[in-house]
Parts: sequence; structure tokens; C-alpha cells
Amino acid sequence: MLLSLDFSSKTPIYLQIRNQIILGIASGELAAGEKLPTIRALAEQSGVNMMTVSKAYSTLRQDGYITTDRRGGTVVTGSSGAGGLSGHYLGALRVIAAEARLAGISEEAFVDLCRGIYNGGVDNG
Amino acid sequence: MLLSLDFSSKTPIYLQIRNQIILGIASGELAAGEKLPTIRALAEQSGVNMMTVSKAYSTLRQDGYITTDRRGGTVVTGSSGAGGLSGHYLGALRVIAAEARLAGISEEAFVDLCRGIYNGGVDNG
Amino acid sequence: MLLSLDFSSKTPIYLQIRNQIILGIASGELAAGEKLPTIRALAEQSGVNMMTVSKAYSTLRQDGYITTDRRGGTVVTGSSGAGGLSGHYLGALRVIAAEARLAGISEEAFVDLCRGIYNGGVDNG
Amino acid sequence: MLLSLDFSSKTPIYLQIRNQIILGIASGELAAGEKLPTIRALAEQSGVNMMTVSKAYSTLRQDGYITTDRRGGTVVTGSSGAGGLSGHYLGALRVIAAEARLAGISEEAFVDLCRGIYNGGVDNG
DNA sequence: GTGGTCTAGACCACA
DNA sequence: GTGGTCTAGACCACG
Repeated sequence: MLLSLDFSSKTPIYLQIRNQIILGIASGELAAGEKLPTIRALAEQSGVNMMTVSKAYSTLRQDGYITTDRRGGTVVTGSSGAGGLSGHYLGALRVIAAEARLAGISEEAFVDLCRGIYNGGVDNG
Repeated sequence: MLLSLDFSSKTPIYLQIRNQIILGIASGELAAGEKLPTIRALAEQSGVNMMTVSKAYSTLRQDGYITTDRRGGTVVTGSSGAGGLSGHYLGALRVIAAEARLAGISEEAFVDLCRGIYNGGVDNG
Repeated sequence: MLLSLDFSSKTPIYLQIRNQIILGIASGELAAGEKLPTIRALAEQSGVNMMTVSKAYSTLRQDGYITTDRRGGTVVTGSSGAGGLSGHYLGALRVIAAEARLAGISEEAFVDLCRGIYNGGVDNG
Repeated sequence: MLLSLDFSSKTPIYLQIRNQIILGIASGELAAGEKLPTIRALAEQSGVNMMTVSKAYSTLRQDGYITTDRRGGTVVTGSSGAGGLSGHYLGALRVIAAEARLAGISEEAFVDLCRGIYNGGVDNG
């Protein structure tokens, strides 16, 4: 599991870490029960501060994607407890769909794109 | 075209304005050629700073959704110049799809959701 | 609204801030809609770091006690969205009740204590 | 007396052990004079480090709930030496009551809850 | 001027 | 050795 961070991106680093870990879990690259690197290790390996990684882990923990065992170590849970997409994501989807429409993407093309992405296709992170 | 802004939202106000205008265009509520309110008018009506509206209009202009003619009028173009979704949106879609998967949403449910949203269903903005 | 922090306490400073603000809201000292001090102001006034106050505000925001208006300022919401006490608090109550029993406090004395505290009595923070 | 420990809980393991033993004493499951398992036995049975159990026993001993005789046996005392709730617990109660208020729990509901918990009701540990 | 984010250190409780 | 917490600075997006 290697992270590729864009330090000049507008999305905060801790969110980039969070997102890539979620993608890793969804793609199966990170199996449920698997141990994540320690905060220190991931921070050094990625060239960011411990607290940044810590914040990423905190949000993942809050959303139920990972749990930290007090005896040391952070482990992948495998699924959020939620039963549906949050309203925030629905709003984002709505805007994306609108932009797609205006960019001339047909309904079928858009739906195919969504299906492909759901199945892990459409490479590059 | 009434804007509903959430001042306690995590998304910046100027982006909320931008997004809602894009949604308005995509839904047909704002027709191509239609004139948008002046910055001052929209700012007053919405209770936000003029700079904020200005920034929203700027990004819309940059993306080709609106144009400003010499006399200062702002009109809807009707479609972005882009031929596809920007990489930023692809990344967002990828994360949304991953979260959906982990929330237990099946491929078909997700695709149906995307189709519904593309067609303007799934209410509330 | 003055905070009294115990820097040698075992409970983290950000939690002490959080707790005292919750107590302030419940006691009515902080009315719903009232503006809280800025992070910087509270940090300086209390002699702690900005990030510590920031963390306190973040947790309060997550629990629905306050909201931050993007136009600047943090405002008291007045009530958490929750409908009941979290399991964590139930566990804590259980231990407290057990300790009270073993300390020789009778059922009525304990219940009276709880009632008094609910009504804001039993002074000192 | 079986311990159920949550290694992903925010409360330290040694405190979970301590709390459950106190609950056991208060509920009568652990009678005064009864012998507790050795540190080693409890550690092995629970899958935690001996140091952790040792720390739990130490705090219990400090608070007067158990005593250790010369031969190493640890027995239940049956009541803390204290005559009232410690200030720490009063503070915790105050916060819990405030949160309950803000969560919309009425005085009577809260008092009933406290009474029920004092009497050992409201299941699950 | 506001909050959000990040850094480079540091200390401490826990196990 | 692990995560949690804190500090004293700093930069940036937003409004």
C-alpha cells in the first residue's frame, strides 16, 4: 500500500490519505483485519507529519473503516457502519452529473463510467 | 433562480453558488442565453459578500459556463468547453463509489442512483 | 464565560474545554445563538495553543452543540441532535453508581445527588 | 467472574478491568472476602499483559476495594474506604447530566435512569 | 480577521 | 514501541 500524495493539491493531505485508504479497502488491496502501518511509519514513508497521518486515521476511525487496538496497531474493519451514502456525497454526485451533462456526456456514457468506476476500473489515483 | 446557501457547510459559499448555477443550467432552469443577476444584486439577495459572488462567477466563466460581455451583462453559455469530466471529478467519483461499496450498496443500486441523479431525480439540492 | 483549566489533570485540555462549554450551554450561561470566542481569542485568554481549542470546537461541532458560520464566527446550537445518552455515558454512569453504593451512599442519597446535579446545583467546576 | 474487554475502546484496558471488578462487587457477584484470580491467571485468561492486570489491581487496592495478604492472595474488601464520591466522579456526573439535558432527557427520566442503574438494572456492561 | 491545515519537535499514558 | 496530546510557530483559503 503506497500512498501518492499531491502536496500542491487543494484537498488537504489528511483527506488524500483517508481517500486512498478507502480506495484500498474497497479494491481489496487492504483486506479486512489487515494491519495498517503505524502513524510514525506512514508519516516517515510519506514525508508528512505524524499529526497529519493521525488526523487521517482519526477520521477513518470515526467513519468505522478502521479500529485501533489498544495493544498497539491499527486494523482495517472493512465496512463503514452506514447504510447509505451521506447527503454530502449525494450533493457531490449531483454536481458531477450536471457537469457531465453539460460536457456532452450522454446518460449511457455516464452510467457506464459510474459502473466502471464502481468496479475499480478507470485507472490511476 | 433562488440560491439556498448553507453558511455552516464545509463547502465554501462561492462553490455552493457555482454548483447551484451549474445544476440550474443542467436542469434547464437556466436556459442558454439567459441573463444572470448582477454580482451586486445576487450578493444582496443572498446575504453574502460581493467578492464571494464575484469569485463564483469567475470560476464559472473560467469553465465556460457563462460569459460576460463588454457592458457587464453576464449570460449563460449553456455548456462547458470541456469534452469530458476533469480529473478532479473522476477522483471524487472514485472515492464516492468506494464509500458506496463499503456502505453495502450493490453495483446495480449504485448505477441506478447515478442514472437517477443524471436525469435530475433524487430531490433536494 | 471563563474557562478554568487544570493543566495537570489527566483529562486532556481539549476535553476540559469541551466539557465546560457543554456545562455552560446546559446551565443557560451560553444561550443558543450566542457567539463563542474565536479560536485565537480563547487560546490566548486560556493560555493554550490554538490547535487545542480548535480540537475542542471540532468535537463540539461533530456532536452538534455548536456550528461555525463560514462568514466568521462560531455559534451555539443549543442541543445535540441525539435522542439519548450514548452507550459510553451509560457505562460511566454504571461505574459511578457502583462506586457510590460501595461508598455507602444510599439509593435515595444517590438519586437526590443526580437530581441536584441535573438541576445545576452542587457547585464548583 | 468473566471480564469482557474491548481492546478498541477509548478507555484503557486496566480501567476496564478495574471497573468491571467494581461492578462485580457492587452487584454482589464478587462477595466480600472472596479471592480474586492471580495476576498471571487473569492476564492469560483475558489475553492481556500481566502489567495491565497488575495496574488494575493496584488502583483497586489504592481505593480500598481489595487487599493483598502476605502470601500473595488478593481478596475482595467489599467497600471503598471513601465516604463519598470523589471530585472526579462528581465532575463526570455533571457533564453527563448536562449532555442528558441537551439531548432532551427530562429531569424525571434522568433520575429514573440513575435509580435504575443504581439498582443494577439497565443491562449490559 | 476567521478557521483550516501543516510542521517539527516533544512528553506521556498505555501495553 | 504505540497512539494521544500539546506547543509555537506558519501558511492559506475564505469572506
